[in-house]
Amino acid sequence: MARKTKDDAEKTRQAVLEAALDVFSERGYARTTFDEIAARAGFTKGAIYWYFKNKVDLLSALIIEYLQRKQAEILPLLPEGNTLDDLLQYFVVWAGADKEDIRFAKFHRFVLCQMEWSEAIIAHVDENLNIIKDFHLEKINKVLLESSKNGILKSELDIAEIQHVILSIYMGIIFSSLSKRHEFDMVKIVKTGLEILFRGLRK
Amino acid sequence: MARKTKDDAEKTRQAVLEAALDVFSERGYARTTFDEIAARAGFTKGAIYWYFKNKVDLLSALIIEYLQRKQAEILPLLPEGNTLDDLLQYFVVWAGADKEDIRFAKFHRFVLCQMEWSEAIIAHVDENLNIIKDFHLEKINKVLLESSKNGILKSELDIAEIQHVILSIYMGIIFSSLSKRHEFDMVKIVKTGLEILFRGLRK
DNA sequence: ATTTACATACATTCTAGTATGTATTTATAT
DNA sequence: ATATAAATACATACTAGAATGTATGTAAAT
Repeated sequence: MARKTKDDAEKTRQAVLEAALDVFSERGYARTTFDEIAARAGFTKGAIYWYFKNKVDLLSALIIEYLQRKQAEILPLLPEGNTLDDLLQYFVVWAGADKEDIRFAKFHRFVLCQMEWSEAIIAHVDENLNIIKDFHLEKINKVLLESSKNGILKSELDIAEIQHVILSIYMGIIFSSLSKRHEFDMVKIVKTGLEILFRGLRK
Repeated sequence: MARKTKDDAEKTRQAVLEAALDVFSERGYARTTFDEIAARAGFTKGAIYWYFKNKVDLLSALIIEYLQRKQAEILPLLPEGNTLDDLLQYFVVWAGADKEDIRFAKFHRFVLCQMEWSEAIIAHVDENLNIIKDFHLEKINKVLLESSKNGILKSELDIAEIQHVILSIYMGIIFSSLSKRHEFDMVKIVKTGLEILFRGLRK
């Protein structure tokens, strides 16, 4: 009907984002309409266009919101050291985010399995999407370099290759689990998988 | 214009499927129109509706076509034994399919990254989609059981868990590579990754 | 003569985006 | 303190375009 206070307005924006995630993950991004999102949030289309320029802008905001929020939340839980054990713990914490935070898992699943990454969308969202992936790669590299320096790793290993292997095994487990075709405990499997892999890395 | 012979008709069907894959992977499934596919194939929309009931039916046919064709093509190349080395070779061969067959890689990338797996689509396509995944899982299980029987594996391992780890590492590498964010040689990485993992599995 | 393999034209639905209306806050001036 | 102006936070109504699916037409093959 009418205008609200600034606090209420921010609540509206959040309500739209949450409703968007719900409808997106039920219908997929492309088939979702603004009318549906608005109805779910308890508003009309006009409210969405007040906060977001268009559909891609809404999607972009959703991605930034969830990724940055989760990263800030998880940061203090991550181990600071750079041993292989620290790296294991690092990914166990991240996997825990998907296991314990249902909303984040929903978001993650949506981004991985229920979106069409067309060139157009990538162009709009790309810069914000690699936030966490680059973050992972940096950690992996630090750990591999330090471990290599300390003579812990088998000598014939190519660090550039191992880097892809480690990130891929983590991403693969998350992807497999979220795609829901074969459900299992991702934290457990991440732990088991990396333990075995790291055993093979050590001298 | 007019009718063709049966051979020509089958060529038309194939041309539509190939054009569909091209446009799907450029625009994404949802944004692709029948007019675009038809134009790309050198026909009009009427031709597509002659062979396929609707969009989902076309998608379904595309998936079945590519999965079954590739499976039949790869089957004779797969190792028959059930040792860990055989399993390594098994996934190297499969990874090679994506590396060497550009069309199949395009298809695989489309299915993994450029489709919205909404409930509606899953319902239509699901039965045909797990063909290869179940095939992988069967092979993994055979190998793990035989290796376990022969006392090759470390005793504390849970085979049900390892199964997910192995499939996930393979899928993760393929997914990471096809998503094109960090390009690398998937065959090499699959080989390296599984070698290290299997080293950690053995006594 | 009939079916096949399409082309063409059309109708209908759906939806993004826009334009406008309006009640309430907030800012400003008195 | 009050009146007024302006900006805010939406709702409502509408438009324009696109895309699916259908209905019909038609030339060649069988």
